Amino acid sequence: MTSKQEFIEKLRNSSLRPTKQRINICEVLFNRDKTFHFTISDLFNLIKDKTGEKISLATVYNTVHAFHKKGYLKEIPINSNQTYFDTNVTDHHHFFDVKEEKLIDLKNEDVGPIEIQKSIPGKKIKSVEVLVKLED
Amino acid sequence: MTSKQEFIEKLRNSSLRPTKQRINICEVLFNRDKTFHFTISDLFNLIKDKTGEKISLATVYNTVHAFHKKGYLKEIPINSNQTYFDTNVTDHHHFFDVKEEKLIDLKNEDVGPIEIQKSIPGKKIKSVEVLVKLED
DNA sequence: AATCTTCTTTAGAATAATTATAAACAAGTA
DNA sequence: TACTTGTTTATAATTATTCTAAAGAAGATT
Repeated sequence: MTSKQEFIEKLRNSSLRPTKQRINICEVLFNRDKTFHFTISDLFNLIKDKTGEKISLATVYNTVHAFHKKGYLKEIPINSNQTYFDTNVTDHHHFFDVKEEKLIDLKNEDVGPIEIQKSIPGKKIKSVEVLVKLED
Repeated sequence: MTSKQEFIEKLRNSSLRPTKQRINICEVLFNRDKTFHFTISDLFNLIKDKTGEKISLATVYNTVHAFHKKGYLKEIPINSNQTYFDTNVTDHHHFFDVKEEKLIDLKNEDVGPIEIQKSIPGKKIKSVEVLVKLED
């Protein structure tokens, strides 16, 4: 459980002004035990439910993008009509249950080491992500 | 080089009527040496250039979806504003050059074996795909 | 505290990818 | 040929996301 005060400091340290909206979003996103997968629209609705106050959709987009840029959120590479984000920014992989459109975490130790034996001149590897699609 | 006649048979065997548009799309997509990564909009423009005739955008969508459903095209899981497809439907992985928004094939032997040490009851693995993001 | 600058929020408009619609048309079949 | 069914088409509708510009809030300066 992170206190409001701690979020304020974290925001300041990232040169993001600690506005009421950003603090609320922090509380909804980061005061959790388990990792959280969400779309912007999930988050938008959740904020209304949890805090009783509505934050403009544009602000939700702005904030999620800001947090993503600062490395507090990770974008999950799946094809869906909406973009999924993850509060777990450590290196890890995903199951995607195609039928139920549901994401499930794979701990890094659930996946053996991945060796990439090819390289592209002038480019370096930024991330290696595995998506395991599941069917019935 | 596959002949028009062969495409017609393949379409019939998939219970897709061999229309002029579908045959043209087959020729643009599948008469290639190398694997081909594309978005709908890429394909739409390419058809105009290669065949001189314009196929309605809706038809391009319909056809790509039909081919995908039949297993002749693979959808590549990356987050982009557009959906990418691949004519190589075998198991393989991708580099994605984030800056240039370009996909590069990784042969299966370029990536070491991937062990998944977790399973979800009632579900089986449909595919395992690795996306390696590249930066400068 | 008052002022000033800069950043942020906001509603709504704009954009862009994709899907839906329904009429015209072409393919397969009897 | 006539009939049925599947396909194409232009266009409208939908949906996710980004842009815009004005109002508001935060931080710094006096």
